[in-house]
Amino acid sequence: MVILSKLADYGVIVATHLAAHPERQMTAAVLAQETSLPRATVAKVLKTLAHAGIVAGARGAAGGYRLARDAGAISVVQVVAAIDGAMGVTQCTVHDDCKRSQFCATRPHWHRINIAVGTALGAITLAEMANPFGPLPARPAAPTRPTATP
Amino acid sequence: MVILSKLADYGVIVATHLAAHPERQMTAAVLAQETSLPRATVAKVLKTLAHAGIVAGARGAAGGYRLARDAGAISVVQVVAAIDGAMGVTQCTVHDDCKRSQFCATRPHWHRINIAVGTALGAITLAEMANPFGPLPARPAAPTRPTATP
DNA sequence: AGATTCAGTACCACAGCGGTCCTAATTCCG
DNA sequence: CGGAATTAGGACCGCTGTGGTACTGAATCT
Repeated sequence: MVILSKLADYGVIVATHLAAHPERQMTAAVLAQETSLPRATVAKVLKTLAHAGIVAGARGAAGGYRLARDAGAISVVQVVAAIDGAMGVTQCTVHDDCKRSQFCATRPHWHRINIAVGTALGAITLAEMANPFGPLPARPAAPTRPTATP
Repeated sequence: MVILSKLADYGVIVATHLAAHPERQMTAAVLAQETSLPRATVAKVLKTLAHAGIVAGARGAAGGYRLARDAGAISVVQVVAAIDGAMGVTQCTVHDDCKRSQFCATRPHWHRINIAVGTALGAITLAEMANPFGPLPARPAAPTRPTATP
């Protein structure tokens, strides 16, 4: 069971890359290359994120994408929800069309778990995602530059 | 985005129902009726759970299913994992076949979230699921018996 | 022996994901 | 002013896997 869809995963990667370079306005092609992800799909994800107000797109010759808000003001769960839709552990926590909901003993417990998961995803922002320091112990400057291989 | 699949949801409901009546050995048909879930699908889920050692099935005329272990010794995450497979937030946390894993900045953060979700699901046992008291405030005996409508 | 029930497998319809491509709008630069 | 570059917004499509059903065989009790 994988919680995030591939598209949502891509979305977080791309958004994080944008957060890491706040002042660059990057085109979809450049963004795809620097993250070594399929180009067309990155474009699709960016359109979805733009629709949700996470990123802002500028058209024209020198156009590109940038974060619509400050990286510290965008939580991961917002990016994920923009692509995969509202999050919930079970079907009934998202759209309640279950006849069992009246007498379902498991429901209140799912609610608790739901909050726990939502909190875990909502607590971390793109700014924290962008730099790997903080959650990790001391890590000296990595000597191996990865030289993106698409 | 719904985290649990329908099958896994059914599995937890059925396992919880078994936990609520520890000494009854219930057939798949009875179990399906009392949970008001589709009969054939319940049978399928029970077989999967039996394969994983969560429930034990007894064949023959007076056969049926019961929990293989004590309800307090089975966590929800085990039931879910038996049906949906090992849990992980992203693809790379489950089966690591991503070329980006070497230089992926988001990876360590996913690991943290992964643990948080796993803890939330692993902390609660079937015994806790079976009785709705504990997480809820005082609730007097519910007067409305639901008279299962399949 | 016969009825009952689990075990295993095979099968199918359908939704939705992942991915591609094409055609407008929009903006910069020569 | 015209052309190049780039996003916006669709339509489109293959495919995997989920959800659900049905059938056959094995085990167990009466």
